[in-house]
Amino acid sequence: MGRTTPRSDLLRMYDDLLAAYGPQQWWPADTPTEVVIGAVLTQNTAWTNVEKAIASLRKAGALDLPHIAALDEAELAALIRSAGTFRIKARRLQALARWVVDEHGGDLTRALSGPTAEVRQRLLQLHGVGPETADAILLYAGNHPVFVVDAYARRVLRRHGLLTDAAAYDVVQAYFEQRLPRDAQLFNEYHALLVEVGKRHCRAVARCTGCPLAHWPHNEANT
DNA sequence: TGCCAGGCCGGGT
DNA sequence: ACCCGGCATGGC
Repeated sequence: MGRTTPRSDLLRMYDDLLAAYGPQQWWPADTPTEVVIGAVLTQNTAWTNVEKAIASLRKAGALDLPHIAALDEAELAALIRSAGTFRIKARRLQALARWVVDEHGGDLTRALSGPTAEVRQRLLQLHGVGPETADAILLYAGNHPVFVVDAYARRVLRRHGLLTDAAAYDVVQAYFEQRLPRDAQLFNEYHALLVEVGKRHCRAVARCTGCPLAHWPHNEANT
C-alpha cells in the first residue's frame, strides 16, 4: 500500500542512457521520405555510407519516392553506389517507392496510416522490407509505437544478460514492448540511445571504460 | 589489410 | 523451422 511501482530494469537502463547522452532526436533524416530511403540503404551498412548515397540522390534531384519509382533501375543503383549492395538496394527502394506511388498516389503519410499491425503486415510483404526495416519506417516515418530491434539492441541486451542467446526478432521486440509503456517517443529515444551506447562501447572490440551501463551486470562471454 | 557495418532474400536441409 | 551464402562500398 502506498508504494510506487518500481521502474523496470529496462526503464532504469533508459534513465542511465538518457542521463549520459541526452535526447537523441532520431532518426537522422529530415523528412519521412528520407527515413524510408535511409531505412533500406542502411541494411547491413554503416550510416556514413548511407549519408553519401542520400547526398547523391539529393544532388540528382531524386530524393523522393515518385522519382525513385520512375528511375531506371541501373541509374538508381549508380546513384546509391556508396551505400553498398547497391543493385539489391535499388530493387528494394523501387519496390517500396512503387508501393507508395501505385497504391497511395505517392502520399507516404497516407501509405503509413491505419492500424499499426495492418501497415506492418503490408510493409513486410514488400520485397526487401524485413522486420527491422518495417519497424524503423513505422516508428520514424509513421510515428507508430513499435520498438525497433537492431544489432545494437541485441548486443547491448545480450552483453548485460537481459537476453540470453540469439533470440528471434519478434522475441526481442516483445521483450521491450511488454516492459515499456507503449509510447512512440519513448521507443524512438530508446532505440537511438541503444545505438549510441552500442557504437561507443559494444562494438567488436568492447570499450567498457566510461560506459553508462558499466554498473549493470556484465556478461563477459557475449560481446 | 582484412574485417565489419543500424538486413534481407533465396535456396537448401 | 532453421542455416547459409551472397550482396558491396568505405572506414578503421
